[in-house]
Amino acid sequence: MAAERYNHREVEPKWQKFWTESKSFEAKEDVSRPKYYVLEMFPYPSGRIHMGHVRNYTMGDVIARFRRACGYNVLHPMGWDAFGMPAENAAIERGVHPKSWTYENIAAMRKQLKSMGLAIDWSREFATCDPSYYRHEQAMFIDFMDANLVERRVSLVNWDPVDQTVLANEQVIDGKGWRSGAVVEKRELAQWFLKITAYADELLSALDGLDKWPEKVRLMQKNWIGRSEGLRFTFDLEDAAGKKRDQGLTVYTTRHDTIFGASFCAVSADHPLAKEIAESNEDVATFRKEVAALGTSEENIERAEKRGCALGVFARHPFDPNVKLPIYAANFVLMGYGEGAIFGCPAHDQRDWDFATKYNLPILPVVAPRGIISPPLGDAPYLDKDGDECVLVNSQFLDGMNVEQAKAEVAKRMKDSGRGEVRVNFRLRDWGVSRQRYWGCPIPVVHCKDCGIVPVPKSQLPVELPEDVTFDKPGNPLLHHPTWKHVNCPKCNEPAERETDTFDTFIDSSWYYARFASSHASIPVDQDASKYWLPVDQYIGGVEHAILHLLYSRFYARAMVKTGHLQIKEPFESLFTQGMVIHETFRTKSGEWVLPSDAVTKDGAWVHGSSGEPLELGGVEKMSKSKKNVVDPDTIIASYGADTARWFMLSDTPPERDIQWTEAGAEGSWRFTQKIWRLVNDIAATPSQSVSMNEQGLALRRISHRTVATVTDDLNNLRFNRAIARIYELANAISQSLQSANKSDALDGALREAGSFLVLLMAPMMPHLAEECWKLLGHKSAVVDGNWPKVEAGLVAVDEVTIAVQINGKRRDEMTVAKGLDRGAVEVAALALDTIMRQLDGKSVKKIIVVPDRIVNIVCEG
RNA sequence: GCGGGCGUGGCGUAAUGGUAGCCGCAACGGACUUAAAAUCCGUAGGAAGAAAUUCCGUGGGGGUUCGAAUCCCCCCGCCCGCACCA
Repeated sequence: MAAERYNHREVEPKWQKFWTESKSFEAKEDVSRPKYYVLEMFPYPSGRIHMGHVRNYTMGDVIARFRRACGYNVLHPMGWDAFGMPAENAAIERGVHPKSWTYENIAAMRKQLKSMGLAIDWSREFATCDPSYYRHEQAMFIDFMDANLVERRVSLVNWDPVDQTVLANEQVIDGKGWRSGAVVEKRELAQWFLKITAYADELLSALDGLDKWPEKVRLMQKNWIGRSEGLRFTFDLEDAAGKKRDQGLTVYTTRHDTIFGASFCAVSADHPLAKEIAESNEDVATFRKEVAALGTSEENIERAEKRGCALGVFARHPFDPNVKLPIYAANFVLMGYGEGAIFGCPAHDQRDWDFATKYNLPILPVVAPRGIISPPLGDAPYLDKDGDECVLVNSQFLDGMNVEQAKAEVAKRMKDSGRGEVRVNFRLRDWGVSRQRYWGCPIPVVHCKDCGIVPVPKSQLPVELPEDVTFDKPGNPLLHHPTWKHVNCPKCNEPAERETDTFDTFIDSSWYYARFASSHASIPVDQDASKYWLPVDQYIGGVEHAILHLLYSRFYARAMVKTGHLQIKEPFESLFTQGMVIHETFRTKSGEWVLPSDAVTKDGAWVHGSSGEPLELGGVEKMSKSKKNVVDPDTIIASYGADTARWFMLSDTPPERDIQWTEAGAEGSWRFTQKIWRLVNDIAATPSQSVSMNEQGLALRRISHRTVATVTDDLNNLRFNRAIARIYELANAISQSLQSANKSDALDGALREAGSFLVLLMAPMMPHLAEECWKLLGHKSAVVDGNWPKVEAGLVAVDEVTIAVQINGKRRDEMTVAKGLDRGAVEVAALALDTIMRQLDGKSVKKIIVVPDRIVNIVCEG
């Protein structure tokens, strides 16, 4: 009976080889079966997988294997988000070419992922830096141009003067370039934009249909899109002498009801009016420079005091010729939102209040609680505005109206006078996709001095990246390349220049899921394949992509539909955002981080294993190299096996929460693999296939079948931790039965069934162990080709229930009765219990609540 | 500032209106062993009690209900997202 210890080092590679050779996971379109497309967010090939990858891909793998066992035709692909700056940094710092760096990393990580035993269709693998991928990206960009989804325009960007490149906002830290440390400048550059704002309304309203997305993510997208309904209107302007200017000032507001409370106007420092006046006004010019110098970091913007500079021009109040509002350039007005100009109503807006207080501007209350004539202004603005509880005052024809009515009236009068109209505004900006980088997809256009911008003809795609580039000087290597950019215009054939910017890598990841449907097609997406496989049924990834990647992908799907490449409404039917992997950190008294493996307990305190130096706990944090609390998946897989790592990642903690890696927990998972191996060995050694059944065997069968039912339900709902708790219970029940004193043929039959179920249920989580156990139980077929166990209704049905008996809501006793026993009988039985009679002690029963099969509550006095 | 989430044994957690603490980790006692590991059996929220049993207990306070970890209101604490968006 004594089984050999389960040896994952032999077993895991053996079954991986088997799955590969039998092409177990290669997916083919098959209309006769329901399809299921499960996808985890594909990795950036940094060089090594980390525990976060292990968790992410394990979850997806469990779903893929489970759905497959349930009869679905499953697509579970893998690829590489392979363009981006780390590859260029490696080139600059270590002299390796981005291409070789990337493909070597891919090879290393592919090997690691394969060692996890993932049920992936590797035949569909691609990297976004493959010309065979990005050629289609280029072709679609040209389609997008034709469909009027692309714009080239000048915009303000973060410019790193040392590295000579544009930086994303995230790459600007405290106003300095994250790599060079140089103070970032704002520059106006011609950039390519995708018109995501054209879909702002649609992207917002369609969120309601994404009922299988986390509420949190939908909310984040909603806030990001930031729809607001307001009024855009134009003030007439006059100069200091009272002379009317030709140009008016157009502003945007959502509080047009407060127009009679206006005491000033403010424009962004970058507003055309401010620029114009700066030409003849030193103060304004200086102010503009100061605002520009403030930098772009959020921290600076947040801390900056509200400041302004009078422009010396005035706005005429649209409804009151006696009122003239001074106009300021102000640092808190954003050029990118609305019109870059506002009117200020200090009595009812915090920012306007701050500004008016500083510059001694009038504060005119115009909204007050109903019935109160003098609005309650202490040292703060009055911000209530909803409902009928507050009304307009001091506002001529608006007096007495509530806020909504006043807005409608102002909007009507503005419209009638041709001064303005109601307008919906979005916070969402168009997507700037130009990057002055080498390692990205070349933007397939040519600049011709005669023909202007000319798309590269599709027959000439892909526009491939040149390989002979150098990284010895700052800036874009494509720009410095001696010949690459010099081409003839595709239209007039005269000398012209290629676009040297490349795409934002978020474009690459915005449609990769669709490419997986037909990875090798000669067009971006094969129609039959995409109609069969798309949308993705289950998408899994980190919540850090809640906005950018997921919003871009939703937009891209719509753009691809418009250009005839796709026929779906949304790319990801169901979204799951998993938590991070966290780990304890340790540090010395001087604050240096120490590897957890170097920390040992001595006399109840943590000390450094070799030096003996005392250590303090630094808190449980996301695994990061800087805090030295990373655990290398290779090490774990080598010592415990992939199954153990997978099992641990799913145990105990709900998948959406952060999971703490602990050595003890990993050992616990490892012990469980050994326990299963022992149990299955013992079961395999039982002789009988008997169908006879005794009481004990029946009890075990009930447990087996109920476990199948609950685990199935849990896996359908991604409740891996609960499924695992139930599998532990089944294993414990098997263990009990095996040690039972009165073992019999009858019990052996139930044991064999329980063992088979145990193996099949844990197979999605621990696939290698499952195959080995399955074979040991004498099965000829592989688990991967088999079916999910079926429950027998009769064994899952309950005929007796234990119900609690309460007195006044407190549990006093319990009793076991036949399922479905009627109320009257339950009442009688409950009142007859010794404990209950004693507790009631002659008190009069007021009423009895009976919840069938659950609980009896006897309500009595006292 | 605005929006969202969370708070349960020593720890991760389960129970989403119906017996609070399933399952796991750590711990303790015992068996086996020359010994250790592994394994197996057992104990385990707090308090009182020899025990039966009783009382208390899901961050704090209040409410709804026959019954609340769960629903509602207020407060405290922690976490996340957005942030001068007019």
